Amino acid sequence: MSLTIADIAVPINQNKTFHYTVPDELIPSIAVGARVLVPFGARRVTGTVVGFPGTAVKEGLKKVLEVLGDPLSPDLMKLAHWMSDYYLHPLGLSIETMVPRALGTAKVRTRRFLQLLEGDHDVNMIRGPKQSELLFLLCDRQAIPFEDLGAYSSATIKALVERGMAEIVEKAVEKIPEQTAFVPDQAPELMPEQVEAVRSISGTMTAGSFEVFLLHGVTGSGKTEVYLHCIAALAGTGKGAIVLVPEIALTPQLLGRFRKRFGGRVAVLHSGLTDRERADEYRRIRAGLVDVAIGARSAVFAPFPKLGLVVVDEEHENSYKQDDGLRYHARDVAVVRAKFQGAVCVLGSATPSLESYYNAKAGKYRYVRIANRVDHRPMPGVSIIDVRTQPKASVYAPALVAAVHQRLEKNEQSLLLLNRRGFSSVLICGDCGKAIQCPNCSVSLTFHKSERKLKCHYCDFHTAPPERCAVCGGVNVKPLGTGTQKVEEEAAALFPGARIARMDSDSTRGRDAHDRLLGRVDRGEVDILLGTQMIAKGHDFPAVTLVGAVDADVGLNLPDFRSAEKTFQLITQAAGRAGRGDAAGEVIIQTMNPGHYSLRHSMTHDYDGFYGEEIAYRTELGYPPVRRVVKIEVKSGQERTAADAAKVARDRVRFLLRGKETTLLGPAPSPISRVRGKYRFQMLLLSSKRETLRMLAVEARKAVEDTFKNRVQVIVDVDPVNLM
DNA sequence: AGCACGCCGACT
DNA sequence: GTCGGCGTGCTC
Repeated sequence: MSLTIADIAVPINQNKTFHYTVPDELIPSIAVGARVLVPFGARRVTGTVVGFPGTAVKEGLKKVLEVLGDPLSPDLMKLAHWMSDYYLHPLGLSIETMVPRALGTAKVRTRRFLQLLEGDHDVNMIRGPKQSELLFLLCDRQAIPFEDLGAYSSATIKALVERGMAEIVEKAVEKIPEQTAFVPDQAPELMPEQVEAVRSISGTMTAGSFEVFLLHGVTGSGKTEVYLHCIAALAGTGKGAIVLVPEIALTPQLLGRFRKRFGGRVAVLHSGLTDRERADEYRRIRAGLVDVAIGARSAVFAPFPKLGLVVVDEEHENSYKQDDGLRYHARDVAVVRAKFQGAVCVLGSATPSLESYYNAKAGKYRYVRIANRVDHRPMPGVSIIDVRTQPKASVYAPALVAAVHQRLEKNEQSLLLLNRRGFSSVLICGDCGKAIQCPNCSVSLTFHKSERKLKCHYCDFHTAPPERCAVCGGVNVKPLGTGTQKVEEEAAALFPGARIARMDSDSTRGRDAHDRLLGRVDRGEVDILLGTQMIAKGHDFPAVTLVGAVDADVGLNLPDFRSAEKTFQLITQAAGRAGRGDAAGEVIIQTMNPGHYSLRHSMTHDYDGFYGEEIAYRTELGYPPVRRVVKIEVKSGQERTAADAAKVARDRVRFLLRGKETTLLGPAPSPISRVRGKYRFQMLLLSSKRETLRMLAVEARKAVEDTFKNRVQVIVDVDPVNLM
């Protein structure tokens, strides 16, 4: 194959690649997957070589300027192509999301060699003793790096090259992995169910074949220990493991366990790393200096030369879905990556996503259940309080208040779960009743009392509380509803003397604040922990024996077909926080929908019961996982333009839809119709055929782009998670 | 995605 | 008369 013309993907929003000539001196270091610096229009960009086409599209190609370091392996190139194709995102931009930003700058390090050419070399052709000495040396060593040629003058070297006996080549320098000795932590004894899980997973790993396991283990069943054992089973194979976690900031305990077990051969890819550090970790992994990489979403691209295992912990978490640019779902990419590299993928959860459980039932994934908690601790008792029958004066029902008092007396901890933004404080006008809105986004602003500021949760708009209502000019602007701060004040009044801490994204900005707070809870310096759903995730609270969900309904009323699933997961996960220590746990759920199946089944810890009802509903409406979805969103600064563009997309889809087993929902203004000053319209396409959805999305996007050029943005979201 | 080119408004 | 607004098109 001729390497003189390279086909290169560049990071532009277009589905095409570009041809460049490769100068002779770069040929030794270029290959498919190489990162290269190329002139592009008036600027220079970093591109990636995708092939060597042999013949050029046109005359007068520009030249590749440099070959940079850190090429993508064939496996990762295959993954890039797959993602670009599946998520309908340009290849160059897809590659860009796979690779740390700071990587682009490093030049490939090369050494020059003098290499012996094939053929019979007539010693009589040689002039001086120096030349024949060098020729003998070359015959012996085949290739000699230039730094070892100090004893020979450039004239001597040149003479051999001119006689066709040797040539000068450049070769990339490969790092040599260094081994470090490390004494691992003693692994604890496993329960029979864990042993069985490890046995079937590592058995498949040893066979070296691709397989996906759904590890369905109740909270407290020791899934992490299963992961650790499986990773340990890779030792000596030279294969790496990737562990994906939903939010790295929430899992310091998990990281600690991995570090203790695998020492310095663990790479942790967290959001606090600088670009440079991230690039360094990337290179360590690529060089084979790392056995395990732990991180959020993007760690699924960790460049292990050989991959044995990909773990997706809490696989049901929505944070695995990237919500801009390349809108990939890290769980799904993990499965595909494992498939491409002949690895095993383990999806772990106490509350599997409908998608994964559906796949397990269909036989696509192997299902492994851990039904018992470590040491056979009982599941907490769960009770539901119908808040409609309770006194309205307080957000806490008397039974919940009594339960908290009991914990205070016994010196045990309580965890009160407040549901996110539905609970936020809003300022309303006492005269016209309108909430104060964000000027850029169609949502109410939230009032943060401690800072005396109104903030938007969708853009970074913030302002002082206005004196007057913008709608009617009324001066009677006042808070409505129950923010976490207000709930905290009420708790302080109800439980005088109790040590109350609040944890939400505002009060615990940054890793340090978060860790400090969790530390205080662990040391028993907190009696009542109040917080949004982030407290339900990841962290173990051994002394917590009561979990109260103050308003379990909020999630149920969202315009999202997954709202019941999300509620079930949240309540079940929160319940799992209770009673992990020696004391038995109790869960109290306050709701206005006590009969709702997502609450009923979380009360009895009955995943299958929930799944049965939920899948029936999804089947009836043709929602995922029964069919697939693509969301098409159009955005414009002018409302009319956005609406018109949505109609163009709709008409194109309708025209192509005929005879297809496909449903079009919308277009309609997005549930949050304006964000950052852009009006948004969206439509959903549902079909059991991915190819149909793909064709419709591509055509609709093209129709809008042809009509509106750059005045309208079209966003295609394959397998959308966030429908807001 | 950038960046240049090109055709219409408010200024030294 | 220019400086610069951003709509349009192109980049091997």
